[in-house]
Amino acid sequence: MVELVSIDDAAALQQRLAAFVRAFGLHQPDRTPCGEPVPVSEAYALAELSGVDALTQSALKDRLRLEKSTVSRLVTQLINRGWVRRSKRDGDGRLVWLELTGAGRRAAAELSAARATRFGGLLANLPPDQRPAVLAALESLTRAAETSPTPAEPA
Amino acid sequence: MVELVSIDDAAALQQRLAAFVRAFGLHQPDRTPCGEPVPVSEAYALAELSGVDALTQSALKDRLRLEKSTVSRLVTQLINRGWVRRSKRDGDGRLVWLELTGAGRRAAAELSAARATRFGGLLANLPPDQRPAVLAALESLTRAAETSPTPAEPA
DNA sequence: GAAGATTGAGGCTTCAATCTTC
DNA sequence: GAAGATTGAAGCCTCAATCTTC
Repeated sequence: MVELVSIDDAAALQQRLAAFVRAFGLHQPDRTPCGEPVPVSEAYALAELSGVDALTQSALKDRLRLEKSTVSRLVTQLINRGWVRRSKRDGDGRLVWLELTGAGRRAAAELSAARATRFGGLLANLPPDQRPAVLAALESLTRAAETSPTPAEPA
Repeated sequence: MVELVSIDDAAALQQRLAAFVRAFGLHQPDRTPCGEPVPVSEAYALAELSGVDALTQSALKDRLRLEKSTVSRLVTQLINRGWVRRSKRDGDGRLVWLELTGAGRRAAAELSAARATRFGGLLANLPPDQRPAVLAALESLTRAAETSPTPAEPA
């Protein structure tokens, strides 16, 4: 019986992934890797909201892959910053609808610019001929991660 | 004036990176993506300690890229689990030396196996011809991240 | 009863202040 | 005074329990 994937390859993947996460500062969620004084998830939420007209809080939770309780508090923060509006609409009365305010749209644009700078700097340090491969690799990894979910509950 | 890297590429990198982080569950540090009931950093610390004879707490902090206060509490946890021993040695009396216990070595081996399974599953879902590219891409990204550090302190 | 949302408790991380040792 | 380590306060995230609406 031959292994499809060698142990060494798996270890190498794990090692490189851990190294990148730490090197890029992804293990500290309360600061954007871009240096902006905004938590990662808040910036991500703004990006999601700026792409659409409005979103249900539940829909935002799915996009961010966070717990509904986390999203609830996250949205409260965004409202306190004046970036998001919460509202009810006709129809299902359980749903909470979210919209960017004018200030929210401006903040989203600024964060987007900061992101572009940060990630542009990252890309600039990459050999140009490797850039498409890096993008493709990340996409493949995401698809692979979605296909093979967390292993299982312990018996 | 021509941009070396297009805004779109930067945005694409950002988007793919965020997608992968969320899809793989890297935004929740208190559970290993492998499903083991061990925080990510504890597993990482065990892996680092199993590779050497002994390590200073400060050296471990550098390898994990965590704050010294975090490492202090992290090590206390590992000691409570019976996996690590803290000790003083002749010479610099400020240094705290860390060593794996027998149980710690066994735990490290088990976690390593679980990691191999998890990441092997990830790799198995990747087109075989893409696997070397993915590994190389992660390595390039890490080097790039280390070369272009966080943008700056705000004025 | 189920789904959406909120509130409370606990864990991981950072920053700041303090203590010890060089 | 500086470097290593610990302790205290605050933020982000999950899990569990609760409330509202379907």
